[in-house]
Amino acid sequence: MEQSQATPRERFRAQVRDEAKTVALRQLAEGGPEAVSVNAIGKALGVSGPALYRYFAGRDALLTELIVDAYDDLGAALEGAKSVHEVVVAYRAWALAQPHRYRLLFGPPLPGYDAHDKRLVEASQRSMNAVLAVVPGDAPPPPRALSRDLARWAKSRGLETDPPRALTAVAMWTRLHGFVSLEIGGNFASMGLDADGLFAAEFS
Amino acid sequence: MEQSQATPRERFRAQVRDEAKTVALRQLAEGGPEAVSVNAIGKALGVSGPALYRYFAGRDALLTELIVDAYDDLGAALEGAKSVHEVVVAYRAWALAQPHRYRLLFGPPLPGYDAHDKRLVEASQRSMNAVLAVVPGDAPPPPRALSRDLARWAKSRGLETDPPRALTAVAMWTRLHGFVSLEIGGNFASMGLDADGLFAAEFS
DNA sequence: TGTACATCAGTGAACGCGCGTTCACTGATGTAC
DNA sequence: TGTACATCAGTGAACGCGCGTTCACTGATGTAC
Repeated sequence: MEQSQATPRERFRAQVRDEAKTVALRQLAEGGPEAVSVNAIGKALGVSGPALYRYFAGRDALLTELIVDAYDDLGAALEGAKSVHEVVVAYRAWALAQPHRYRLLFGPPLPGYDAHDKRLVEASQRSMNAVLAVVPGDAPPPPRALSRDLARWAKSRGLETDPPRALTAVAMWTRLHGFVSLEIGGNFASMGLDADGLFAAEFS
Repeated sequence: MEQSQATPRERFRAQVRDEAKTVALRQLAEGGPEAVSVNAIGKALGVSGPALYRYFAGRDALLTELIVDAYDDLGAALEGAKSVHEVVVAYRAWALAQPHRYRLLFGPPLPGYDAHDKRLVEASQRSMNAVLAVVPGDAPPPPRALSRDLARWAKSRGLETDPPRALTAVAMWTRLHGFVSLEIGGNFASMGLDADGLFAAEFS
């Protein structure tokens, strides 16, 4: 913690930034990504809209921070898991607890938002690593071309894994994302199906 | 075809409606659901914005038509399939060919759009029936509570199926949706993975 | 400790843009006798 | 076939709203001597 070295002004700035992000998350939860509005945040903080330009370069920068935070948060939630079952449960729990943030990460691209920030790639690694850490490595080796791509992918991210394990992790993630995004969308509920029961049946 | 009975005026109306929907689909493809704009459609058709209120009750009605059309189209694309493999391939192909329409069906809710039209439920049945038609029925029976819900669901939709088969269909759909939505989102591409190879490995 | 100065948070007006929807109205097309 | 009328597509102005961002400026806070 170098917070003790922060000047009062710096601490004040950090606090206002945090408050702005909190309001932005509320807007996100209530109206989706399009509802995140600089002017509205200002109003919620009792401040004019343009005032926030002292704290964020613009709306895009704010959104980037929300995304990076969400990746970090998800990564942290998964890192404790010691088995496939634990990681799968933790992933679902995180997504259900904050569906709007989950959508920010894995939903459709935000209209008008340019997702070309390096920090996004870095932040997204953490959760994938958590999945890789628990996945079994006893799957049959994938076809040659796919193995090559998987090895290349792992290497470029500094991961120590082999193609079978990587493929298993990707497949796991695919299934998880399918289930979670349908559950978040209310698709199971509209079929009268109990999502807990379904989850248990599909991810035993 | 009762089109021969249509008056010139009726045919004209139908044509303008079609043109408006075509423009709306283009907006959807280029800017997402939020970009579908009554005024902009009018401009594209060389007509004032309010003129379209002769053809649609409002923006919501237009969106409802787009969704119902998309459900129908997906259903039609799946109905020809004679095996699990065929239905899986057809599903992915449809989604990849028109990702914007796929998102309209299974993506996050449209901000401000009220999805309480009965036609939506009806239209969504068709594609699920196509999956049910090809799925094997040799899975072990699901737990009691889940079986009850699945049976209830099938019955409420007038489907003739048993719980194991229904669960297999839902699980299949879950995996498919997971894969397809990640592929559409560019998540595999950003990992340097070939989606065709992955698909073959996961849905052999 | 007091004073001169620099830093910086915040303001309010403005720009240019877009949206869905309503309303009174014009003018063309179709219908009935 | 001609005329009177009803139907209906489309217009343009208006309402009220929101957005991101820029700009010149005020006034308070912190800093250096």
